[in-house]
Amino acid sequence: MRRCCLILVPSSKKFVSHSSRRTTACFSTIGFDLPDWFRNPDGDASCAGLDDQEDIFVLPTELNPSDEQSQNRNSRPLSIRNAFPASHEDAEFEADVDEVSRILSARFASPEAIVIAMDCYSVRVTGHLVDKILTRFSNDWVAAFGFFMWAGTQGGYCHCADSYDLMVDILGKSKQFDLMWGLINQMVEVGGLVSLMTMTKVMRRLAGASRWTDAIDAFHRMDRFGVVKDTKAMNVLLDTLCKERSVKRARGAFQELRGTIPPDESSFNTLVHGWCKARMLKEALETMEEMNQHGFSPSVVTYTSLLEAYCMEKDFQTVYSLLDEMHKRRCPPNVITYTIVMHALGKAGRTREALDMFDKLKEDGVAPDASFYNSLIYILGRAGRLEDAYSVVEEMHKTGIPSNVTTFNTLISAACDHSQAENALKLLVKMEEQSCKPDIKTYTPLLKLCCKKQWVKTLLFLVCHMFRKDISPDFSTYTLLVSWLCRNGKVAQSCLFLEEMISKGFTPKLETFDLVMKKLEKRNLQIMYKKIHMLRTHITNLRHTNSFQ
DNA sequence: TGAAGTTTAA
Repeated sequence: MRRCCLILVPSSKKFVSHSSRRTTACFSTIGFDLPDWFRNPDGDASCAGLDDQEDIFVLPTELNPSDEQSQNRNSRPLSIRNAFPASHEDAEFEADVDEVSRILSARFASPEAIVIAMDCYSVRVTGHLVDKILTRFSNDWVAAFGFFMWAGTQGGYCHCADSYDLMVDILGKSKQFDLMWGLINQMVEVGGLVSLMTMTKVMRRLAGASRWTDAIDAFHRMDRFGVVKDTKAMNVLLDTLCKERSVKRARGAFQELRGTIPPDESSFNTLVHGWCKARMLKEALETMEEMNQHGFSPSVVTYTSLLEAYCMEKDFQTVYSLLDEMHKRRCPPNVITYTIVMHALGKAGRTREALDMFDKLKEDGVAPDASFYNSLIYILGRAGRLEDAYSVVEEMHKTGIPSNVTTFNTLISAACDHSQAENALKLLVKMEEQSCKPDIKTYTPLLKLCCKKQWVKTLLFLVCHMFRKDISPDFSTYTLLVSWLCRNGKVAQSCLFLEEMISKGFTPKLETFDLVMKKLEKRNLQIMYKKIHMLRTHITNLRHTNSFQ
């Protein structure tokens, strides 16, 4: 097979020979630690020797836009400049961000160690800098909290309520609940910084960690921090419990609270939605009845939740009759209702009926929005009708609805599913051109495709691209990287991602450990095997301890 | 994310 370079610069061969150095530079300017094999993929015997034959940084010929076979000859060639536009906003600010990132990337044992280390540097602390660093290190609570504490001691600067809320959320996400409560107390001491926004994060993170009782307790204690326990606050609690897999606890809390806090339409709709998502239709209908008794008739929100439940059951007959009922009751379906029904029909393989919903929406005089179009694009992509999907994007633009990150993600995912890597990468570049910030879901299908095609260096290039955009892999992306690299004969890289995953506070599945260890054993890589085995034991012990807490 | 909807790894 003829091959050419992924990043199409005038002299592709030159780029191939310098690719690793260039990519390394991307990392070093923002201060991330690069594994040794990445700095020097061909020269380091200790790592390179572990892997199969080194691939070169190339993709198959179909990816060359200058090629005769190229699908879109009018598009601009992909280039390193397009992929990494330099920011000229504020050089000093960027330099400070890079400096702090570089310091924080060294693995510190505790936030206190970071406070000590940071004191050797002169960085001008501003709210903007704090937010940027906290966002970048949102999956690394030690780094984020160490920096946050240090920044708080800098003269002429005080954390604002939003920065506190961001830090509370990071600690909650990492299950550092004692530290999180400590910070809440500090917010109270500083003076009235705790808001319903703060408590919302607290309740959601507690419930997300299956600490539902603690979430309910947090609600009860809210007024001690100066936050009023009103209907809005109660609705947050109910919604949190419903969304975090405990609609029964939500009902319990509602029954307990409704004597003192008057429920509104949202309170009931939240519960109805909770039951519907849990596929407990009987309870949903009972709550609707109760809602009626309180003088609230079902709204389009209530009906839409119910419709979604019937969609999940694939009971489209009931779905159609409910849509009729909505019209008759002068509570007509809106764009959200139509999105749900169309999406469910499309997913069930009933593409024709799904597309009919687009006509129904138009007949009703309902204006489609970005989410509706995105869903339509998804259905067309799934049905292999990519050209039609691109036409929908054009229609969106004509209607004045700009594509958003989900539009791009859906298109990229569809292109990857149909092995159209060139189009997928072009879409990534187009996102940058349109200042549409990618997220983790942008990269996942691309990474998956790279793994499938064994384009390991392209994959690492994309990982680098992600870091520059402040997008760090989540649990599932790490799992994907570790297992795919391992299966594709890149066991050394796989181990490095596994270690990094653990250092970021993620707990890999035991199957992930076993997969890596099996490969290491097969290759007789004893030192690395022992290291991973130790990590596995450590994780198993931690799980054991936690299960008794 | 957060009273209802859109992308996603086996």
